[in-house]
Amino acid sequence: MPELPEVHTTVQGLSSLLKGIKITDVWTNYKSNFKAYKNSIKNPAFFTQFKKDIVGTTIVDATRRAKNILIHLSNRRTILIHMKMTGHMIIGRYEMSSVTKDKKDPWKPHPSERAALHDPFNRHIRLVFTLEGKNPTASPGHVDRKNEKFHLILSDMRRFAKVTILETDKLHQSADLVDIGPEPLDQDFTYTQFASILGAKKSGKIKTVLMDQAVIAGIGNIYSDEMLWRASIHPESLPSKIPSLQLKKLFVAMKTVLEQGIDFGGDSMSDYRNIHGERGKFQAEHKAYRRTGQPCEFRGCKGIIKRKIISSRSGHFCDTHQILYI
DNA sequence: TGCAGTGTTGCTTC
DNA sequence: CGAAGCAACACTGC
Repeated sequence: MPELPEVHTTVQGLSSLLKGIKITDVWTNYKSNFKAYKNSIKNPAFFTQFKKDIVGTTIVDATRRAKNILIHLSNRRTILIHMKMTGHMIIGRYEMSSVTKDKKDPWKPHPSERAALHDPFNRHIRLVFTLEGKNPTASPGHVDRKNEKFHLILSDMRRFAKVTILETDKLHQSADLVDIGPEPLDQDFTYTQFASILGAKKSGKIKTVLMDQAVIAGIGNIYSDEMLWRASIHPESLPSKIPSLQLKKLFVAMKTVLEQGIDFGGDSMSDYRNIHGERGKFQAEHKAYRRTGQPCEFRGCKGIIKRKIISSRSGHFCDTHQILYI
């Protein structure tokens, strides 16, 4: 379920822990003929080239654009990872079991690794980068040899993730990133811009529009429900019909909810985990998402949270205090 | 037991 | 043209 706050948390971990670390190998068991994955490592020919491109390089930094993780390498190339529904990345020591070699997911955490890495949610390991350098996650008792091998893995139960490689200089012109809208947490992203983008939307419901990556980057199902609840706007409202006072509230709610998500280390209601394999805590702050049938907690409101499919996504809202503008 | 439901996105169909 | 629906995949919970 990684949305902006979850991807942000992961990227912050990668950036703070892996700068200057060398990539010495890469392994995957992804394989798919699905057209959308033609330019991804799920295509075996693409993976062969991918491996040549990255082995021997050093990680320069990691950044985020919308829900994409961007790992910049020393050879002016960038690995792009979109975790889609169930992907999450973890750093640690892993080993390939010889006994289970033929099984679907042969990699498992080293027995001495912390308990979080052994969580069943973290065991759908589809992609493994072997790294070399000082292991930044080594536990205090572990004797850290200077150039020990450790790993960056992608656990992805449903196998929806997309992994590709691009030239760093041309990154933002690439098909994967070129059509993405402004970053909601950018200081430069003002209410005036927000209002003009949404005001220009002639059709589409506000919840759907907020989740459209070409409109605003990084918002998904959970955070769209939460920001609309806080702004008292019904998710089926038409953006162009929302009065400016309420739209301003939405703009503020968008920033505060996303920042709150980051402050709580992301949302682990489902299987998101941070770079150490640990849960985030934002799920305890939900006011709408997956609270169907529970009393609305908006001050003074006596409503009950409803669930309704909106543009084939599950929307959660209170139809008492969230006003429908159409 | 079986099937509805799940965070995302892009392609197909209408 | 835009919008809706489904498919990619695997698992949980009712």
